Amino acid sequence: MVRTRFAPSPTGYLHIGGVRTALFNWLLSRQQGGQFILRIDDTDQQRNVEAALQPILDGFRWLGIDWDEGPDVGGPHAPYFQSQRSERYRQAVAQLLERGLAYRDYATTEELQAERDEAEAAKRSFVYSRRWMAETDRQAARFESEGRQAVVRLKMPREGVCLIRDLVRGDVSFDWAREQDHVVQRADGSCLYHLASVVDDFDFEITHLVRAEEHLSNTPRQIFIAQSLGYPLPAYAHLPYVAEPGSKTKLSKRKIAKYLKNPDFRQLYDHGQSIAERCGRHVSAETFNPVLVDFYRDVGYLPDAVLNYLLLLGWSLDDKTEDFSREEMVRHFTLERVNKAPASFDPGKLLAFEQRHYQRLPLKQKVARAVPFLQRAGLVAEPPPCDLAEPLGRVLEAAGERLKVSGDVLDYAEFFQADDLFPIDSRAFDQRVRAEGAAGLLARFRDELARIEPFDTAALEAGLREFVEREGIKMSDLIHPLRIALTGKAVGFGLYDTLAILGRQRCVNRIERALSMLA
RNA sequence: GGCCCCUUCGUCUAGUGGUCUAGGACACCGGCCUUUCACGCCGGCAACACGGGUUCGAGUCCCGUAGGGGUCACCA
Repeated sequence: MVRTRFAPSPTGYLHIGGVRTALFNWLLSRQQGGQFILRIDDTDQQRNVEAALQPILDGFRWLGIDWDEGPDVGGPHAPYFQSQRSERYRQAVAQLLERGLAYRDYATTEELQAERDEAEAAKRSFVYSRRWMAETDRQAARFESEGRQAVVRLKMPREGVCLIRDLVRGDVSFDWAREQDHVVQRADGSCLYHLASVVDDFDFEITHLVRAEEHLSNTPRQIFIAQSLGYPLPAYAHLPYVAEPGSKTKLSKRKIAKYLKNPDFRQLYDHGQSIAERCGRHVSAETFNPVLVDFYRDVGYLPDAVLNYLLLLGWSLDDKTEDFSREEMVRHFTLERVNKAPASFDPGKLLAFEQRHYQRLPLKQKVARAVPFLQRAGLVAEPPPCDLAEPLGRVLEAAGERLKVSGDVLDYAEFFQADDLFPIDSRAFDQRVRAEGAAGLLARFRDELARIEPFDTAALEAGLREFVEREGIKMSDLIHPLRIALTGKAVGFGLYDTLAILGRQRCVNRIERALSMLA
């Protein structure tokens, strides 16, 4: 049975790189018919774990990455919070001590630093002298009588090599001699992450450790702990980073200001921000950040599109397959095809995936997903009126390929606003509606509208063409001012659709409003 | 700096010694379509980091160099 895990630290947000790591773990477990466990790494005892964890769980739920054991769902190995497992870690440390594979160390920070400095001055790598190591109670008592306090350190091997058979990177070896006697327990009895992590992975029966590359160099000490405790080793797979756009440096949520200088990233951000702002949110790059998954949820991205994009960041099936449904991802995923080199985050490509996935959505779902955005923007009441679905569906259908994310429906807000209230682009108005002869055309076309029957796209097109011919004008002479009168904008979807969706009376109202603005 | 990892178009990637004058996708550029904006279609630009080997033959194997990245806590 394959059991994988993702172990977030409750920081209050879900990083896009973390999502990819979780995704790969999740895919591996799902495809092997195994289990995926969520464990919370809160050994530093943050005060408000609850609140800091919620956004992370929400993020996973939104993405549809479900866990078989962990917070909220429980499981046979509960608790899944490290802060609640300290007793277990202490036992493990005691065991290590008993076996002579760890020792109590009474050195002060200053003394240790002095040794480090000395090593550096002599240009050799630092190896602790173990001068304040206590292996017997007598030694310990002596140090304690000096008022010293003990931490517990690993008694790491000082010769030989540690071989890691990594499923992604192949064999990687480290000299044991370069490893430090890492601390596993503080003077106050609390235990450190690496110890806790190894104990938990054993207790939770984790078989495959799929994690970010940053943990590769931590692996020897974890192997030492596991072996010292007599645990079987899990299989390791170290994933390359998700890097910054156009660079190979690890993507970081804090460097958002820098990323905003990248035009593609900027565009992704601005697009999202304009949607969020129309939803009445005051956003800043601090809280509304494309490095974090909330961003995509709030803007109306499809979770499957985000996952599909992330899947291909460091993994591929072959030389052409790009689109994967959730089921296909599960079916085809293999660690063997994970890339070794870091992949940089490409905002443009993410949007392209989103667009493809969105376009495949049945109209009904597009409608359902658009409603909350209209509500947040104050364009539609809550609960939505029952006669909303039909016109909304027509708008979305007419907008067609112009929509990429659900929040884009707000680009067509004017359809949901009152005829005398929707905003009008003054520049476009001046250019087109104030143009020579435009007013007369609009007035005559308004009258023409009364004669068109039925008031649908086909009849409107025929009627408009006939009108244009009768007037002896070019199509564009009418279409441009008309579009601005009807929508307030110079760009939009097909004009016949626009007329049909608004309906006769609203078209007349809008044209009259435009004409009155000329006075 | 030590240790470890990585290196094919701007970006994501295919490529496991000959079928590679290196394929696909996104982006970009041009054209077509067209009532605007998109979409769509057609076309184009563009990469094996460098140097040595091994081999009849190297993007593919080996060594070195350079560059990039990660990590070196009583953080997780």
